[in-house]
Amino acid sequence: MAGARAGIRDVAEKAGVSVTTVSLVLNGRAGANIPPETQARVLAAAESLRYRPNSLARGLRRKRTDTFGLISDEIATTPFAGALIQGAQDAAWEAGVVLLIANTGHAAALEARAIDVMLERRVDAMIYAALFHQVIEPPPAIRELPAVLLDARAKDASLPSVVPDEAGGAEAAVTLLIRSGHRRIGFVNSWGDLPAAGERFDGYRRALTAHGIAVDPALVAHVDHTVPPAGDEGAARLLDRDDPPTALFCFNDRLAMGAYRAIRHRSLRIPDDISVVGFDNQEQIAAWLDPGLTTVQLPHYEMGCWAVEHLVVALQSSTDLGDPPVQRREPCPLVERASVGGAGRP
Amino acid sequence: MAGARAGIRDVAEKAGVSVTTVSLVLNGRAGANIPPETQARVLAAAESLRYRPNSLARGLRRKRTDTFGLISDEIATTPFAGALIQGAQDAAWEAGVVLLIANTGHAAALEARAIDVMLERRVDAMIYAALFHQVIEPPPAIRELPAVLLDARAKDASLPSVVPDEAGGAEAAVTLLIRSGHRRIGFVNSWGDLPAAGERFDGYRRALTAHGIAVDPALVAHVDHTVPPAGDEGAARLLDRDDPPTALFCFNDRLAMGAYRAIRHRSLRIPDDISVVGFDNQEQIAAWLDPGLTTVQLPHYEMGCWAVEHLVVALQSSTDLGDPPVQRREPCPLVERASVGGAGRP
DNA sequence: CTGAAAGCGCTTACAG
DNA sequence: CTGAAAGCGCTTACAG
Repeated sequence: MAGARAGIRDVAEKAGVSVTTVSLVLNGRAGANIPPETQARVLAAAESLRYRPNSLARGLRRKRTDTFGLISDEIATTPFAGALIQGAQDAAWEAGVVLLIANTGHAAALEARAIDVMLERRVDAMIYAALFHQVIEPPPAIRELPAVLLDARAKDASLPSVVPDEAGGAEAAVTLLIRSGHRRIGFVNSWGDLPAAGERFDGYRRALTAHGIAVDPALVAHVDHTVPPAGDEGAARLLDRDDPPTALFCFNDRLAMGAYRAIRHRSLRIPDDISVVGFDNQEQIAAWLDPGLTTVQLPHYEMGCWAVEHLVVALQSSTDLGDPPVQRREPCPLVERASVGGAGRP
Repeated sequence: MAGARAGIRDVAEKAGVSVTTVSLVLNGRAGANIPPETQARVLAAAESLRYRPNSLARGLRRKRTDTFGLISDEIATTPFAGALIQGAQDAAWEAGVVLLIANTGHAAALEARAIDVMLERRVDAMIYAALFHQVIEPPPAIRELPAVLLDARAKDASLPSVVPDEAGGAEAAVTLLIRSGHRRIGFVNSWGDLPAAGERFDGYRRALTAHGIAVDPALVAHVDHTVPPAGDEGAARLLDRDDPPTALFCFNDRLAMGAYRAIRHRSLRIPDDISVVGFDNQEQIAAWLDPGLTTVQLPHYEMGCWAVEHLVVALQSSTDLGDPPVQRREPCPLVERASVGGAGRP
């Protein structure tokens, strides 16, 4: 199929120079040493032979592959993986590096094999990604190379990491509600022991406190966010109080989807009678709800970029990734659509 | 960080044998030629030195890398990319091959560069993936290697390809509706010139015809499936007829989400008054709608598997990928949830 | 049964 | 300004 590929020797021959010269000009290290005409001849020869340098040989010699390994949870099961990988990919591309991706579902045995494969392939660095913000114990083998944690962080902060600024995002969401005139703001939160749940609550509290509003525990409902009726039920609990909230902040967009139903079911209108804000900005849901859901963006794309960029600079500065390892919080911007209005009921 | 890695020579030295022997036993090609004790010694030495063969050197020598390139559209923008990649990944893993993934958004220039990079890295084969079923003209450079098209096919069928069996999926969906007693089945279809739209309509017609039901053009609404109110409007058009359908088959799950709203808005209940079936099985939507949406699965995972498996056998049989290139249709299974009931209104 | 040696296709001191 | 040569770390005929 391929036919015999042209090698650097063929190019040298055709251009009438040594392979050294070819290598130099093709790698842009010719400088002023090699006359322009010679360089032109080399380029022309390479072009006409459709020469493609063998990156294996090059990597072997250079002892670097311009390849990063990316170990992640099962990407099929979450809509966020795409953005995360795309961000990493785009940044990698920009830097001339290629990504080797393995999806292990974080099964220890698979993971160990995946890391082995990556080490055998001599990746220059590793990225270890979770698919939702987690505090983890990364597999030790990962430390054989420069590594960063993505949407995850080590308990002891011993590895650089990037996670969403959950609290900041939540604070922005609730502040928007307050600015729109709401004072009684319900929070349908996850009952799970997740960084996201705890930190989003922190943001909720921070926003209220900053505006002199007391946190009313009766206004926060905890639900199992992994199961469909969660949003409906959480919202119902809040809406059916004697003094219901005029706005609902939901742990995520899927919960908001349930809240929409609960609200409609009570013949209330969004945003006239009640406002709602979600979290995640899950495009397929938030943009397709009616009215469009105002929500907070999870910065998967940006975190993906950051991870590879951090590694790239660490490698070229051959610094040891910064000491102490940077623990980055990526901002979560507000995405305004149509589900927030002025405080409805007096 | 890494320290000097052990090489094959170190292992040979430690085991007191030649590198030839080490290579042979580590690659399982020792056979009966090398006494078990020697083999054990080699294995032990490799283990204790944490020897990891350098796959660059190996690939260079062997002239194969056990790596496939996967060129795809922007994976961030679709929820299906994850499954597709995961399928390819899992099959690749199973076969001992690694995937190099590039997301080009199918921009010609980017794509050409991506293919170049993959050829330089000496991938053994290429997969070219679209993110919805398309008929395309693949970039010529892809043909330098064994290649298959994924969720896409060439006009002239000159490359192996795998796409969903859209018609079969639609037929199964509509047949379910008919078996449930429905005779007037509306179809909210896309008005786009997509293989999916045309073929799903074929399946719709096939199912009706097979059961002696005439296709009533008044029962199919064409909408712009890329914009939010599409589902609501398409469903409304059908529901507001004098003789409305008792069931709605929707081009996709997002449209079904709109149809749910239109139905609720008319105070009809699903599935008691009207049944609805979607297409895609977009987990985040279908499972979270109330009631859960019965829909048709798009087999992205399976298509991903098929693509790499096809390549793997083609490579090892060193056959030329089958002549003519196989054009596979991957089945689209029905996923039953709770949105289909018996024909409601007489 | 095992080893010495060539060679995969590059890059990089080093020499001139 | 340019080239001959060594070497990256493997695998694989080939010889014994």
